[in-house]
Amino acid sequence: MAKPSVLTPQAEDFPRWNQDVVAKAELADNGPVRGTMVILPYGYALWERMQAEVDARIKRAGAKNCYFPLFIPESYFHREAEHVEGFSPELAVVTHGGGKELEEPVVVRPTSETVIGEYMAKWIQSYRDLPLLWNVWGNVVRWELRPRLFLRTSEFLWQEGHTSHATYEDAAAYAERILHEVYADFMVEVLAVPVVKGRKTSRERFPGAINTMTCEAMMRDGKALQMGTSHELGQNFARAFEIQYLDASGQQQLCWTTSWGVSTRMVGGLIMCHGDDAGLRVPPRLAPTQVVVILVKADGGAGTAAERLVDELEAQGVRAELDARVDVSFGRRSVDWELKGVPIRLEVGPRDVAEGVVTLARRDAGSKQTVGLPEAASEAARLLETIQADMLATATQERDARTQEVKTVEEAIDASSDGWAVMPWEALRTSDGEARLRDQGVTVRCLVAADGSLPAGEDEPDVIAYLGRAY
RNA sequence: CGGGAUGUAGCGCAGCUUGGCAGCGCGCCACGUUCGGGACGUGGAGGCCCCGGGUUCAAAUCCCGGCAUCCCGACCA
Repeated sequence: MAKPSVLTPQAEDFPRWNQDVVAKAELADNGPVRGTMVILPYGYALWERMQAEVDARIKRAGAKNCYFPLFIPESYFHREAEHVEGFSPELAVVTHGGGKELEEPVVVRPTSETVIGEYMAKWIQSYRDLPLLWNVWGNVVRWELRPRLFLRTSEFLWQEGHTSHATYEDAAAYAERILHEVYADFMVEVLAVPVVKGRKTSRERFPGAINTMTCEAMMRDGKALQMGTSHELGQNFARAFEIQYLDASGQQQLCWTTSWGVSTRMVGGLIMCHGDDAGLRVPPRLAPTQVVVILVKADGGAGTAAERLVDELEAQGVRAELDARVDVSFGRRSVDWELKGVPIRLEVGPRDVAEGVVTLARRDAGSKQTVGLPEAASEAARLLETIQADMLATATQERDARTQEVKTVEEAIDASSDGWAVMPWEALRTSDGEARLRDQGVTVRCLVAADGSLPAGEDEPDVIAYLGRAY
């Protein structure tokens, strides 16, 4: 069904993520066109949960969902110089339509700043229309040189937010709010993936932005993954698309815009942050199925006990599922759910029912315990929160253990072999340090102020650079 | 575009050096015995050996020419 590379972009890093794990976990396959992907039902269920959680946070931040076209006239891209330069190499361009060559080619959107800018200009008249907070769920295409399933596919699904504001301060504050309250909150609280929030260096910045902020996560092999970004676009796009408003004193003003997005890349991040040799480990708040009740045998009233248990779990708000496939061997079914990373398995058989107990297995710790049948549902519900916290704590510990403070470029390269290095940005910025790191495949993941906040600029004193190898 | 490798059953691969019936593991189908952690036995289905040409009595195998894919680099959510 799928190749091993699906879940293990670097097979040697996760040696036992074999064909079996991939095929049965049913996550994704390589698509029919180079670099595209087919997302299979279980992988899509994970994405749907991500969408639901991210969308709720976006709405809490005040943005409204809308939709814009997949096709963008090529000329739109030429209105913002840096943007066209940044995206031209990876555009998919449609030259024919309806059997005829088009007068003007259209590109398949790699991101929608340009079309949305066009519409914002039409919609915004007055300062009373601001801020304008829009979000689009859709797909985009970037013809990458080296695609990698989930992490860098030619087509991917994502959410892109686009906002217009009256002032620089308002735009900057909103972009930062998205980073904290939508992205980092979701990643830490739901995905149980610890992230470093920082500022990108100018060379890593989004084409056309004046500032790019990022959430960087560490995968289990020590490499970094950019999980989501939020950009201040300044007035670059407002100028290019004439997004203006009349202020309270009757003066025409240019808007300040932002854009921000997270994608199906997060599915890859989830896998590579939490997956182990036995398959996926899905944190409870994300898990499409939080508890699976496995009916071992239908004898001795176990069938009705299992059904009742599922009802009790659902009554407590737990996403529960019954596995009553008694014609399939128990071991096989256990492994199936283990591969899928379902946080808790409750095993119910005649033996348990006779003793008034069930066996509870935790996927995260691999442990098993016996709990009384009457309190099994509430115990499982309580444990879900424990597991959520434990997974975050474990991931945080592993990341911190692989993060070293260093003083020299040599030490940074050494530390980056299996983790991150942290060192003063000043030392790199004022020397050829960054170039020497890049020669060794090590990049500046992000910049963070000494107190952990986001630096207002690259040349601020005491800024710390996070360095590492990245996917 | 530079460097390296690979195309053989649904998936993973052996066979190629030294030409001679198309193979193995997993998966799939049937029957039986099993069933509390990936069961076992017996039988079965499944092939454009990447494509085109050449050499030969005979080509998965040798030769020539294409195409595709993967890995390492440059680009990147």
